[in-house]
Amino acid sequence: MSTEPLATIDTELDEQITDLLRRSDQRFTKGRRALVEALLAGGQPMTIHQVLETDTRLAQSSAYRNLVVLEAAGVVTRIVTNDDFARYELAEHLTHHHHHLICSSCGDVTDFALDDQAEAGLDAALHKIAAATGFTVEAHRLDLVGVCSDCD
Amino acid sequence: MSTEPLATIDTELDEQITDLLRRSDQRFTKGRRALVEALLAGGQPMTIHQVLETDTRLAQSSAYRNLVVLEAAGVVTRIVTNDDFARYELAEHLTHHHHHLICSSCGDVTDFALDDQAEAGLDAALHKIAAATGFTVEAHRLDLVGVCSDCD
DNA sequence: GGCTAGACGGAAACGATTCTCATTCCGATT
DNA sequence: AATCGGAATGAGAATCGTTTCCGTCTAGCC
Repeated sequence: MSTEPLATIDTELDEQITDLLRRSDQRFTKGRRALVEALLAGGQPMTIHQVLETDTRLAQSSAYRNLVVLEAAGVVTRIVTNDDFARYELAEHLTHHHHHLICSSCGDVTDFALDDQAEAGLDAALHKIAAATGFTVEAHRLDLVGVCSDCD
Repeated sequence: MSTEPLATIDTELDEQITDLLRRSDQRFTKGRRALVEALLAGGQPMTIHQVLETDTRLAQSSAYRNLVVLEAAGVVTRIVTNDDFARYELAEHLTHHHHHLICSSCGDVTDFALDDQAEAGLDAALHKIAAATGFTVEAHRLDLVGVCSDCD
């Protein structure tokens, strides 16, 4: 497998991922590396189909399985929208905290970030809620649903 | 069908729904009324299975079909989480703007609202983003993912 | 009463995801 | 470098929530 990587995983990222996987007793194999490279090259949340198209050497069953492994290890995040396909992207702590623009017409997902002030305000409000409800917060998800400029 | 409604749809709500449906050339039939009653009685987002259990007179195929109709008409909203079941609840404009606490352990979804100030701040920030990206915003979705007090 | 378009319900079809299992790969050990 | 053990892989089959089909029934209308 693997001849021409679509995107290069630099040493630091490589070590982070290897480490994350090791914590779940998993190895950073070639197939998993190819998945991460595809996601890195994609630059935005991708469906399994998109990933498989990007790198035809990947077997569908392995892609599904390994994305589950990578998600469990905290390397990638699974995003569910309203269309029928799950999407994956690199986890936030390997990139940066962000949110999603979801196109209700074509299903495409792109990333965006709030400015620091808005994010801080949001965070404070959410902590209040969490405290009031006895809910242990792991993450917050903020999506904008609308129509992207392509579909408009 | 329909003998003992689980929850009563007051006149105002009834008219609103009838009107929404009429705009998509659909009628507010007994089966659809039963669905809305079940959702109303549930008081929180429900899976199809929960809806069907609530009212055993409902046929599965009709429930799925009618929920699609009701969603297209803007009467209900479909919520997709990370577990395997889609959930439905009454649309925001028939209730009030709110967000979701999603339990990553049991999949349960409950509603919460931000205080007005936080919501306004969020809204302002999102409008900025939308303007900058050429994205036409239809709605925003804010979910808190974590562990509910039952699962803790 | 009949007529017609739409709604209904049971069952079959669909499709994204998961499972199975035989095979291959990887790393450690002699 | 040969071997062994356990994990990873890939092709296809199985799963299961959801959707669609299709014959039947209803509601509304003349």
